[in-house]
Amino acid sequence: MPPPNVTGSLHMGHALNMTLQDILSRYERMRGKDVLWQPGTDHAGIATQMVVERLLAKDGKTRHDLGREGFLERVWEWKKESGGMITSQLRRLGATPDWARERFTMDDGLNAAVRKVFVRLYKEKLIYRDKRLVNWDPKLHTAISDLEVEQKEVKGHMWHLRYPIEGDKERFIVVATTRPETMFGDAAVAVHPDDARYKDLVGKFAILPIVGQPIPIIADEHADPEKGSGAVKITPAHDFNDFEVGKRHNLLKIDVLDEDAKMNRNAPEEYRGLDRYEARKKVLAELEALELIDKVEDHVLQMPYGDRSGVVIEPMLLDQWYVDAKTLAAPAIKAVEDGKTQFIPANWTKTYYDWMRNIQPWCISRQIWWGHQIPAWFDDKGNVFVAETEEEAQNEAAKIHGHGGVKLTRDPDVLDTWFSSALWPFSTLGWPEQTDALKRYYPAETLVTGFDIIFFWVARMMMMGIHFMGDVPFKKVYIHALVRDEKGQKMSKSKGNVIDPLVLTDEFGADALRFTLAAMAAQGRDVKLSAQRVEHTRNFTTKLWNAARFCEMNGCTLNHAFRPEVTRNIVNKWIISELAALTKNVAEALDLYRFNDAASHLYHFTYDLFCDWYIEFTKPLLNGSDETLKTEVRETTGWVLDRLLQLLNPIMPFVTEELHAHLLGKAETGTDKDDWLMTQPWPELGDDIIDKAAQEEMNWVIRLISDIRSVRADMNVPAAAKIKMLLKSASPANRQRLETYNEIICRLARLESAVLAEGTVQKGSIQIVLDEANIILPIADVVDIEQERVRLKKEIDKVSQSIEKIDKMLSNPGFLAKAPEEVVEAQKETMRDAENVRQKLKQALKQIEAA
RNA sequence: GCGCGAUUAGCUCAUUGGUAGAGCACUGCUUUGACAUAGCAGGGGUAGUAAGUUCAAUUCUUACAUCGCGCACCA
Repeated sequence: MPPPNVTGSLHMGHALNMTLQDILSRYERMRGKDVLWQPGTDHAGIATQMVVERLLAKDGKTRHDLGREGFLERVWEWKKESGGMITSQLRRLGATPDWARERFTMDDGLNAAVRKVFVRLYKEKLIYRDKRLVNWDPKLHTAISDLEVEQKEVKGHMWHLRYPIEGDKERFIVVATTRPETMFGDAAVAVHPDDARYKDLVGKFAILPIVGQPIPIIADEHADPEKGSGAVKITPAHDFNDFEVGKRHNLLKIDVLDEDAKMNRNAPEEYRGLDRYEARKKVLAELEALELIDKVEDHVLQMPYGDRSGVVIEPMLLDQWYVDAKTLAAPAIKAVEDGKTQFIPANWTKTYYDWMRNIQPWCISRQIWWGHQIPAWFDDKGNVFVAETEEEAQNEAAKIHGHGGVKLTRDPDVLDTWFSSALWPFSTLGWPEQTDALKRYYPAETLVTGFDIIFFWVARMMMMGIHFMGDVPFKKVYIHALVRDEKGQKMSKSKGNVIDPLVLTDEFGADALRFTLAAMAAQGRDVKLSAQRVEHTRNFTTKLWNAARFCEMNGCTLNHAFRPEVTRNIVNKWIISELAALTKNVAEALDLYRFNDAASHLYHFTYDLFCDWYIEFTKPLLNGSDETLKTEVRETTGWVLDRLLQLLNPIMPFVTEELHAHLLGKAETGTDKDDWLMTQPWPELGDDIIDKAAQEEMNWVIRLISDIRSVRADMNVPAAAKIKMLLKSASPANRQRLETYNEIICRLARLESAVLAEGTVQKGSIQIVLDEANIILPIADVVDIEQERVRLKKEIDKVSQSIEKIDKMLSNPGFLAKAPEEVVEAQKETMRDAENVRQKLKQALKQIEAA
């Protein structure tokens, strides 16, 4: 289970994610597998800290009022009260993870795993401390990783500023910038080495306006002659590109902003303490007064925003801890290349590769309090000692200092939450202890998650899992889509189009929501959900409920001794065959993570085969006098319904469990686990139970009834009118069938009688062609003959069209020569049948016209 | 700019190198004793455009168009 945020409440994305996992878990348990579905939550460092700080703010307090210790106590208190919300919501959905094994990323064991991993990676030089530009969140006062920064398009301006040239009062170099307030941190002006406009200026100095500081004009490929003015100011301490330029030219890195993104002491005195945007206004006003603004253009630019704070992120030059992600990524890439871990659908593999191959050092330190505090201690000389405990750090320090009792200060920062989440596949199983669980359940079979956290989580679990366990954390990663609203819009609070899964559950039942989500979870497509869809699925559960009630009323209970293979009646053999096919289809679909296919097979069987045909077929049998047959029908019905409930159970656990109890003759689900559907083994129905002859026989009956119904409707025969039907030139098998199923046919086609007939067709009869036979409905008195003429002509047209098509194909020598024989043969047969049908239809038309 | 996906019935989406399917919606009929949250029947598609491969293309290839998403760049 991708551990949801401890601060979170269940949204539709969780509902989809958890439903799919629960379906798989329940299905695999039924198949006798030893299933571990690991539940838990992560501690969501920044989010949780924000939640608790907001609570404190209500009392007019800040975390600093409480101190670190006090604040953490307060967070734990909050966790105890409110941290279980999402897991209790999951229970309402019917999720069945191993609740007894529930973990939290701040648990003691997981804490130990984090310390161990940190120390080991540090010793392996895969974690290091570095002063680089980081994404600084000026609101939350912490560094964040690249992934936590969202680029948003913003309308801004491009200011063209004139920097005077030293020693030449007449000349200026125009630099274009979107951030004039960072000019106090400028270390150079760069132009492209080949840019003729500026060639003579390279090596000279520009005078930084307002402060009068000379800065070098340098040649660097970074400057694009096409962009802006072709000359660009270089601010190494506040821009990622400029930082690289600065490194190449050994420029000063002057930072001008403090942790609140206010101007610091490197800015001129009158600017100090001004917010970055106020400073911008002041700089521009001053430059305007100095006539140093060449021009201002409107400009659309991408601005970095913190995904939690929503404020503009500031690149800042700071000491932070980093993971050497590039080194760890190499084997994680290879594992996927080698197929040890497989993405489903496979196209996500490319996304994974792209990111992993271009991976940047991962900044893991966060300047907050809630989280795993970094196990690193500093002495007052700036030495750092990384160890799992302070005692060990002391020992390390003693070695350097030559004596014990060195005064050490622990790094106050905590680790990125995803650092601990990355260990989830093994830390939850007890690592670093070599537990039985670890041996039994690592690596996991399947991870089910959304594509939006491939980078955040999947990639990092792969890196850590391979590094510490020597094997991938999971063999398959099933990536599901996003849940959107019915118009395809992403659900968001600000748009107000959020559908709450729990509201839907209350209204239509968890089963309906689960089935809907499964039915819509087609691979590679987003789920467009509406309450209406869930309502329709609720209708489906009602249908199932009513069908089961009918069965119950007719004494169709579940007999455990029932043996499907010894049924004698063809109707029963037929539904058993169809059930066997369904079982196979559902299993195949779930094996391939094709939840929508599984759902649609179940839907089709329930409505069309079981309710509309089988139950209707057996009504006359149950009302008949053949007691042996009645018993067989009752037992078959009870058994088929129960198997159907079982196949539905992983998707719709609640209603199926209850109906199963009814089949056992109980009013409700009892406490005896052996009675529970969810503990029954997945039905094993081999191909040998599929009776092709029975299927063919019942299909003929179905087609016969459907054809008659269709013509009745076409010809406006009143629904209540019982008519006669004659079957002409039928094969011996079909003559027999007409007799065997006479009652069923009469009942379902609303016939007065259905008998065999030969010889001349009565004048004014309606004729239907069914394979080799003619169905004759002598109803001249009820229908308009002209209407029948039109109907027959339409039928003939239809057949002729397809004959023409096939004829074209068959007269193509290339087709006959190159197409596989069976395809040619199949076409020829279709042709023969179609011509046969057309012949009979033409004859029928002739008879009508003669009449 | 790079990459991914989509484009099929009014809507939401399946599908297959061999005459295109479902659900919903729609239309007509039916309150028959499990169910009107239902049943029966029906209409509705040149599968985004263009070219190519093939005996055969909705399916494979290429280009284009439109829409969506991700990544990168942006002085």
